[in-house]
Amino acid sequence: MNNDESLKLESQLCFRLYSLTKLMNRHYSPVLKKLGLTYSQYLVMLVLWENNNTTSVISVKQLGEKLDLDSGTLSPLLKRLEKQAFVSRVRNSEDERSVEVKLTTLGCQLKAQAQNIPQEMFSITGMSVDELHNLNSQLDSLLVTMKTK
Amino acid sequence: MNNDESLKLESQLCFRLYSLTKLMNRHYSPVLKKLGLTYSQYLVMLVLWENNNTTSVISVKQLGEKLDLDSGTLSPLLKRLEKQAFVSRVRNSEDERSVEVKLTTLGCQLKAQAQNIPQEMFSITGMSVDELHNLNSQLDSLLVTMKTK
DNA sequence: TTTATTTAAGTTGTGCACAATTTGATTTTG
DNA sequence: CAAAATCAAATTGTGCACAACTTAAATAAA
Repeated sequence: MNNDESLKLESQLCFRLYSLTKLMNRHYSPVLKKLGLTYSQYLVMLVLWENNNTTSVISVKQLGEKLDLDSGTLSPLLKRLEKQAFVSRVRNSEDERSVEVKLTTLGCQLKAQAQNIPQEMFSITGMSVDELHNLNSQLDSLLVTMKTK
Repeated sequence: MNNDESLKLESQLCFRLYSLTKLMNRHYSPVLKKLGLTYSQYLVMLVLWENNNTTSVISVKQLGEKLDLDSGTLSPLLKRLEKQAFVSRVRNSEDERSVEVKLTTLGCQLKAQAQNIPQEMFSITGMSVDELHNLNSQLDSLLVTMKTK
């Protein structure tokens, strides 16, 4: 492919990823809005729902590592989730630099309302389970490669 | 896959797309910064560079259709590109509702500096040309399906 | 031990992305 | 033709995502 050709929009993987991510978000938004969540807030809740109780804690730092987000993004986002009473934020008494996030009872309860979202979104892709797994693993290796370069 | 399983971060296609798009942006940002562009501004320039001259025009509306962006995103973005003298914006005299965008001489010249960006980004993916084409076409069909639902 | 370095959150500022609305122009149609 | 509907941009407001910086705490080094 020559330079002029590769400068075209249609040839670019990045533009596809960018467009798909926007499209995904548009499908998620109305569904998540019913729960009072944005997509990024939903990602935080997914992490917290993995230990679905009001005692497990995770630091902002750890949350950032899981989601690949920094405190500049997470701090205000977590405040919004706290304002809605889905999470609580408490400074760690052992290490005062760290802030621990955990689910509130309301935040726990919200999980039930989110149970069928993945299935709903999967159906929108029109893919088979095999195709999904195949695409997922391709994207995983791309993620690994691009993180280390 | 049960509901609890599918609510996990690792099982989700969307999270992979979201993460990859952020990662892409992080690779593009430093490279594009040298040209004075953000990724979204670069996309606009890619469209304009397809007719690389200072006479071809495209309306904000058409630009929005190509990039799947609305005027709420494009209007301020185009103003920034205009402030940097990469594009000019002129209201269409035939139809005063429409605004035509075109490259300035400076905007045309900028293309030369962008020539090797696609190659550079491709090398970061670590993929072969075949793998890239294959992934691109998978994402294309996903885009088609998701647009129509 | 006190100085230096590192670390975790938070803050500030910029630029999207998009919903909702406004403004003004063009079409439609009654 | 005039009123109604449609259309293209722009504006306003919200919430990321991230760079750059600040603050306060913990750890390491001199």
